[in-house]
Amino acid sequence: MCENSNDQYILMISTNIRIKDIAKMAGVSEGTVDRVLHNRGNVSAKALTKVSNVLKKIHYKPNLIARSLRRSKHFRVSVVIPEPNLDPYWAEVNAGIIQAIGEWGHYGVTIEPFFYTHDGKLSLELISNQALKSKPDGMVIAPIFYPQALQVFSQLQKKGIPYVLFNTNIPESKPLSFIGQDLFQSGKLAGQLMSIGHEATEEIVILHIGEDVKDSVYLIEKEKGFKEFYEKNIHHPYKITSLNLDSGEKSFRSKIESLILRESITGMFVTTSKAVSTIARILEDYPSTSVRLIGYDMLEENLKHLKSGLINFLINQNPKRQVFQGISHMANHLLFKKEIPRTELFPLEVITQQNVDSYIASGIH
Amino acid sequence: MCENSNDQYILMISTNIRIKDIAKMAGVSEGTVDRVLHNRGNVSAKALTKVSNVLKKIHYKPNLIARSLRRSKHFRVSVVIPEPNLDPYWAEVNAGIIQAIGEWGHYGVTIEPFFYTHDGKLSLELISNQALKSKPDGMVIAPIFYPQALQVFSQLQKKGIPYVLFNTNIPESKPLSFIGQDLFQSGKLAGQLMSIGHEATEEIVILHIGEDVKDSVYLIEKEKGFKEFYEKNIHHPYKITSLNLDSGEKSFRSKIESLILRESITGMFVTTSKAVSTIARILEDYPSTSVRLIGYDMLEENLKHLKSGLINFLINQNPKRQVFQGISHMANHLLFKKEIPRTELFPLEVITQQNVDSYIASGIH
DNA sequence: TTGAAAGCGCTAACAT
DNA sequence: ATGTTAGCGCTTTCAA
Repeated sequence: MCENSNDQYILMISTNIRIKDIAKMAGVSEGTVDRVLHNRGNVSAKALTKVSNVLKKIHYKPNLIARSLRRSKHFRVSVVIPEPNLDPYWAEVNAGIIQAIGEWGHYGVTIEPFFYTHDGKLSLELISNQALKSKPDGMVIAPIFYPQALQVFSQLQKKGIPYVLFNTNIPESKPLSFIGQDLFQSGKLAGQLMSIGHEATEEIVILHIGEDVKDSVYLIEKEKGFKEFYEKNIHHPYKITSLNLDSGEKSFRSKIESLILRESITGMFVTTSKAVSTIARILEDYPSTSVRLIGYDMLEENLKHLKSGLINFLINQNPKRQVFQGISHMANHLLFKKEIPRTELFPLEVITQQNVDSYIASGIH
Repeated sequence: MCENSNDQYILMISTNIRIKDIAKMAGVSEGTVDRVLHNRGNVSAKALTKVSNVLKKIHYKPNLIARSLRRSKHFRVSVVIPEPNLDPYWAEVNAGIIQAIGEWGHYGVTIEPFFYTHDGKLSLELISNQALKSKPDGMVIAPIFYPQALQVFSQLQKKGIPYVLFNTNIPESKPLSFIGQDLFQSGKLAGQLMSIGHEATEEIVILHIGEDVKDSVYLIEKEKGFKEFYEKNIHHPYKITSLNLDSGEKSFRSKIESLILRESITGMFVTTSKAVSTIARILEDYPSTSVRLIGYDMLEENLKHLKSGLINFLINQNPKRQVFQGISHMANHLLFKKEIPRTELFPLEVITQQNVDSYIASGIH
């Protein structure tokens, strides 16, 4: 029989000590205690020891609500992401920003989004500079173009503006925090999902579809992970090829069709989120073939094809929650001076026909 | 080409209107505005219209920080769950409580856990009464025993103490909020996972393993969902049987072994979280058989068997996050008078060998 | 170096 | 019915 453990928490009843109490106990003023707590100097050695001794005895937990009311500054956070009108993935991210505006508005945090494209007057660098002009208290950035991003970080560091990255990590920039996923592991997961229940020969194509070859640096991680899974775990014959395509080019559709018509293809893994629907649309015209199709993210069109069964699995990168979390971290940092994690890797969520609605219903929580 | 949409948010820059401002605009005192905002009566028709007119024009967002600082009551929340020492599932829940203590302690919310067992002096009813004696400001409860729970709710209603349910819903009790999962859909998901890649005849056993037959009411939902998936989607031959077992009984192991030895069994779906490891341990001794094994929750032993490949899928019920969310809802209700959702259904998370670590790393967020 | 005190925005008790 | 005010706990300015 196991004993009941109702007793062990009795000690946890909070003591609720205020600065005023500490001051009284140490025989100094509130101001002095505050100066000690924040190492702000101008404290005599004698006062310091008196206060320190009290602090050693009790466990002081500052009241974060009072602290932030006092600060009651109107914080402004700029969020810099690729133009949402050009890609539903970034439209999702933008939806996350809107949610954050609603949530953090209550706490006096204003969030201003800025959108960039690859080139010219709306480049990451120029848009970021525009964002900087309004002198925000913090920035949350999805830095998908490496060299331009470096310029931005050096600006931010010079001005002492804290920043949080999401989606794409650039560790050497030493951000306050990074929120994203382990892409290599994400590829391994795709590999596992592709192989479930397969025992005969498999022929698989990995498709990187998009305009910017630059992104491939990150997409390649997914490919590597996928291949590693097969190497280490699959003992029946298989063949994996990978292709870089631009859905804009004329020969795109015919290239895909010729793949399908070879009919030996058993699976396709599409590493970019909106492209998996492009493939699904083509597969739709070949109902007799059975290709296991795996892609990324709960974009509207992807959901349609997932529900109809054309797409078998989506791995959710949670674009909405990534920004939301990034903004929340920044807000907690500014508002409450809370400690925030240096990196936060999101779980690799598997979305199927049967759990997709549960994900839609639960939204961000 | 798509136009850039950087402009559309300029209006969103917060206006930050205080009660004082509204009072000035309406030509009344702050007290009157507050009375109107909270429908506290004692307001003349004339004053009411003046204030209402102003409120219609502007969008007043109360400063939640100031509000809660003012209240600055020391709230106490009791959490009532089954004894964690008896089942690793409830140990997980308990871990969620500990996290919540850390998180909400900063805001002056004290959380006191209470543990019950099925019978006698530690029953749900008696333990809840004990919790009530300390006159908490709110309660968060996992009411797994129906009739006893009803007693508790009537007590709570009589005393006007708000309560949030999680894990098991009892809608007729009209809780402030319920946090849990759609168990029927959870069963359907298990069905899908079981069937992936299978095209030959399947023979599947659904196992409900535990001491309390009472729980079965809910486990049956999972079974129904599972069967419904097969009925609607599977067109090759299959056979599904279901069994109620108690792992304590002597013949337990031999019953399972005889199932395995029949060798026609292709899959097992275990509806209770800790039992899937019991099955995995038995399967371990029959390495030549290949049974697809699906269970629930990221309990330590389950993770071991998932990683080794004995368990193929776990559906995560997220016990930790369920309590955490329940407590957070209660705290937000007490502290900030925030609106909280009547029911919150968690996503049905699919955990596999390849994404399990990403879930472990991400914890609660 | 230290203490005293104002005030963040909201609420409720109290006075009118 | 309405206005005034104290004060939640913390931070920071100002005066000593």
